[in-house]
Amino acid sequence: MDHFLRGRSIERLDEAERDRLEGLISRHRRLSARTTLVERGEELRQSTLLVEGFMIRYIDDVEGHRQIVSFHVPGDFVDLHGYPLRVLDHSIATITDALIAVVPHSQLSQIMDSDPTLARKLWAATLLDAAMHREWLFRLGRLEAVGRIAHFLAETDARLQAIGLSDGRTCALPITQGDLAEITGLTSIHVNRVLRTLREENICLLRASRLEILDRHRLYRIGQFDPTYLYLKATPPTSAAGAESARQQRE
Amino acid sequence: MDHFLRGRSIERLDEAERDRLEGLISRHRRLSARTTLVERGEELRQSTLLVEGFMIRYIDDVEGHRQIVSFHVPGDFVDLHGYPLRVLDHSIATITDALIAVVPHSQLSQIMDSDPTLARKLWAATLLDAAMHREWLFRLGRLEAVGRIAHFLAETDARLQAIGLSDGRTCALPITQGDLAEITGLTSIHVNRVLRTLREENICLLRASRLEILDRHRLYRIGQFDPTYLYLKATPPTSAAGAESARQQRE
DNA sequence: CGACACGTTGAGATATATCAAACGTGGTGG
DNA sequence: CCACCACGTTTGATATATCTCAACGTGTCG
Repeated sequence: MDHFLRGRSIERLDEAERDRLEGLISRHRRLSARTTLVERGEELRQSTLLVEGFMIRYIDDVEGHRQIVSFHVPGDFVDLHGYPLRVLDHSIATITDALIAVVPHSQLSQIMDSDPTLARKLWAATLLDAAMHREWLFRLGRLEAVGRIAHFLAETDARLQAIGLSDGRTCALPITQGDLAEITGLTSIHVNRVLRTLREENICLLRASRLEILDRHRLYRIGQFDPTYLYLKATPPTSAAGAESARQQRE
Repeated sequence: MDHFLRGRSIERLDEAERDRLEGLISRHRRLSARTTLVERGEELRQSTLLVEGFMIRYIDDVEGHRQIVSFHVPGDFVDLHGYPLRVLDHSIATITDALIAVVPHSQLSQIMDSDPTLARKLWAATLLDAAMHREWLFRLGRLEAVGRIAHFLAETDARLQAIGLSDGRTCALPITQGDLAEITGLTSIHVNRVLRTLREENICLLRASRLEILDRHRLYRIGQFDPTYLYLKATPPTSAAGAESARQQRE
C-alpha cells in the first residue's frame, strides 16, 4: 500500500487512511511473469493492488492479437474499478513476476459506508486511470509511431519517478518490443526501427530491461508529452523544462 | 435526469434515487452548437448532465488538431468525473445545440456523505466512461479505418437504442465527416472514402444527419463490435445475432 | 548443445495522408 | 426570389508511414 497515490497532487492519503487501506488487505500473492490473472467478462469479488512488478490490462481482437489499454506500476490499484463495475470488460495479466495485495470488495463496501472522504479518494484513483486512458487515446489517434513511443516512455518514466523507481535518467523497464507494439498499436518490427532512430538521435535508449533518457526535452517534444493528466504532486525538477515547452506548444 | 443510466445492466436507479438526483440540479442551460464549455486545465465546481443534443470531450495536439476522446448522448453525466478530479485533463464542447443540467459539486458531496449506495452508482457511472475509453483504445490500436468507423457507428447506435433514440434501424446522428475523423484518428478525406464503401456494400449509410443501418450483422463484424463493455440491460433484439457472432469471434 | 524467445535487418506491398480542386447545398442578405 | 457564401462532401493523383513476409542474429535457459 506504500505507493498507492504517492506523488499525486490530488487526494493524497494521510497516515490514518493509509493504515485503514492497509487493513483491507486479505492476503498477498506472488504471480509469475506473463500470466493472466483475470479474463474479460469475469465477475470479481476482490481487487488487486500491485506491490511489486509490472502488469497490464488488455483487450483481445478476433485474431487473438491484443491491445494493451493500461500499463501498471507498483502502487497501482489495478482493478479497483472492478468494485463498482463488478464485471470486467478487459483482461489483466502480469508482464514480470509480481507481488500483489488482495482486497475483498466487502471491505471496500465498508469504506463506502463509513468513510466518505476516503471513498472519494478511491473514486478519484479510478479516475486517474480514466485520465490516462484519454491520453492514450490522444497518443493513438494523433501521434505517429515515434511520437507514440516517445509519449509512452515519457509517461512511464514520469510515473516511476513519482514512486521513486526512476532517478530521472534511468529506470528499470522490463518490457519487450512486442509489448511496446501492443501498447502503441504498431508492429514489433516497426517499434524496433523507431527505437533505433531514438537511439541514434541520442534521445533515449531501451535495452536490457532498462530505459535510459538522454534528452528529456526532445523526448517530451516528440511525444507531445504534457504530464498534467497524471495529476502529479510537482513536476520533477529534471523534467521541468521539457514539460514546460511541450505544454506551451500544445496550447 | 430521465435518461441517466437508463438501459444499463448495472446500477440502475430506483425512483427515489432518480428524484434525489433530480433535486441536485441547480439550473438548466442552453448551449449552441460547436461551442467549448470547459477548457483543459480548468477547475470545476459543478458538473454537467446532458439532457438534449450531443457533446464531446477532446484533447488538442500541438497544431491545434484535436482527438475526440468521448462522444456524449442525452443522459450522459458528461463530466461527473470532474467532481473527484476537480481539474479536467481535457476540454468539453457541444456538437449540436444542447440542453444541459448543472449539478453543483457541493450537492454531490452531500450524496457521498449520506447515501453510499447512490454514491457507488455515481462512481460506477464514471467507470462506464472509462470502459468506453478502453474500447476506443482497442478501436484505434487494433482496427483499420473501416473497422474503426463501423465500430463507432455500432457503438453509438447501441447507446442511442438504450435511451430510446434509435429504433434499431435508423437514428439521428448529426456529425460531420470531420468529426468522425477526429474520433477515429483518420483524415476526413479517408473517412469519406470509407463511408462510401460502407454505403456501396449496403452496410450502413450516414447522410443528412442520420445514420441508417442496413446490415447490422456485417457492421458488427467489421467493427469487431461486442457491446459487453456498455453494460447494457439486454442486447437489443435486432442486434442479438450480430453481437453474438462478433463476440464469439473475438474469443 | 539445442531450443526458444527476442531483436535486427531487408525488400516489397498497402493503407492512409497530403495536396488540390470541384461539387453540392442550405442559409443569408439584397 | 435570386445570388452568393460558407461549409461539408466528393473525387483524383501522388507521397509516405507502416505492415507483411522472410531471414538471420543473439542471448538465455534447460
